[in-house]
Amino acid sequence: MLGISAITETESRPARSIASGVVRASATGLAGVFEMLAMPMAFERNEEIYGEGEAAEYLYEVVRGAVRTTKMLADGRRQIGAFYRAGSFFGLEASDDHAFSAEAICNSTIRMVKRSSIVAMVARDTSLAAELWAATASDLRIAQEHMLLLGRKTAEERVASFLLSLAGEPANGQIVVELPMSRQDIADYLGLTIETVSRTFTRLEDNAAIELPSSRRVVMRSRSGLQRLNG
Amino acid sequence: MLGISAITETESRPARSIASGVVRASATGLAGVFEMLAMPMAFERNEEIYGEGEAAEYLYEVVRGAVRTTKMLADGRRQIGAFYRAGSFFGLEASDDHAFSAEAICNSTIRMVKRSSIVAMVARDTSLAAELWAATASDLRIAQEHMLLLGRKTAEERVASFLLSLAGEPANGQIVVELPMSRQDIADYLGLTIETVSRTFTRLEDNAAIELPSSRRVVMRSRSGLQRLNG
DNA sequence: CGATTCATTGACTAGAATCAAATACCGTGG
DNA sequence: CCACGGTATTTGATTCTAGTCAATGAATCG
Repeated sequence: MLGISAITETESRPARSIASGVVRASATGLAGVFEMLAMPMAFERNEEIYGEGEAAEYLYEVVRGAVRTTKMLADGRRQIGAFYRAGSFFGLEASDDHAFSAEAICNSTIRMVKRSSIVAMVARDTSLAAELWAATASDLRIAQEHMLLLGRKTAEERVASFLLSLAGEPANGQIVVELPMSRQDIADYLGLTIETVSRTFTRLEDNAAIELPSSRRVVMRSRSGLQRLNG
Repeated sequence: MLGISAITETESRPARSIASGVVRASATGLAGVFEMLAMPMAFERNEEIYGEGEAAEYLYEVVRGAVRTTKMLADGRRQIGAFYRAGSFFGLEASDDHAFSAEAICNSTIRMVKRSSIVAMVARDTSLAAELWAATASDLRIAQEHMLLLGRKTAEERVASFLLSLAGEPANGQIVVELPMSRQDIADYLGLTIETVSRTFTRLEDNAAIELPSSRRVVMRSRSGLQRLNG
């Protein structure tokens, strides 16, 4: 379940270990650092990666699978802050402990690098520092966009936004999206209940905007139709 | 209305100008950089500081007054992302353009520093890079906390959270909070309408949690009472 | 002062939540 | 392969919180 990764085939230049003090990473940036230094770990579905309030000792990268960050109120109400898919970094916190907890949505492989290692490398590598800042600022931008959704959009607009964000930016052909997360996760991400999410999916299907061959698979028939609902 | 500030009394070491290429700032960090390089500018109530989609050319610091960042939907629905008070930095975006617009809530003085200047200094000063990252990560944390509020809290909990966040962390004596922003601003920050904000203030007054000597002044009678509502 | 903007209050509505039940799905073991 | 139990999802009926529409009251600024 746990192993130290070797240098992958995408990193051609030999890199010395942390112990020797200097590691070249600028060639591949933050992703390169993770490739070199990460301990890839397997997490099972719904397994906690870190908890709210725990010391923020590592930075993380999703290699395979999907991750959610969550925050809970005392009575169990839950908000999902973001979903992270393969290639994304998360846990980028500058403060000493985590504001959210993070859990694997499905069986996933996560690379973890000690914050102290990253901080040490960032001190030597300006472009790496810029990349770390950019990654954090990108998370901030996504959070700000999500605040608009949570504060001002209707249920239908929220679900349409969500589907469009999963679809990426391809041409307007029929796009098939595989949902790794449950209806409860979607609801807690969009600030709705599972019933409202489910009803909204059904309504979008009735409007011919989407098709639902199964509950975890969405065919987007009318991208423009969804964009009209997006707000 | 516009002038280049001299080095202030808090920065004892003489610093050379940007033109000469090197500026020492680590003694006072990011705030020191702003003191040295900033053009302080006056903005009137409701004046735009930058617009959504504009190039993110500067970083900003509130010297006096208060600032809101906003995002609008096509039909005019508005979400306020954050309020910034004296001493706060904003506009910390790593991407090329602003995701939100920023406006002065009341007549305010804002220091602006070119992003390129900051980026140049950050490349030489590791601790400054760390501080810039920390400031961005702090904004991210606040945004994440706010997503929980917008997605999962009731109107009463939202208003209670808002008041507690303004009050800071003092002892539980009677705290008087001066609101620089309108009811509309509060509503757009909390994802509510002005009517609901107003009614909630009244209800809190009836519960003896607060007093409202005027619409812009809140006396917090029972901090614990508000905390119980906070969620 | 008078005009205008901002805030509060009231009556009613609508959209999403809640409560409840039925149906579909999935892995397991007979 | 199919029956079973458990979970996830969908659908239905009803409730309730916050929104909308409307009017009044208070504060602010020439």
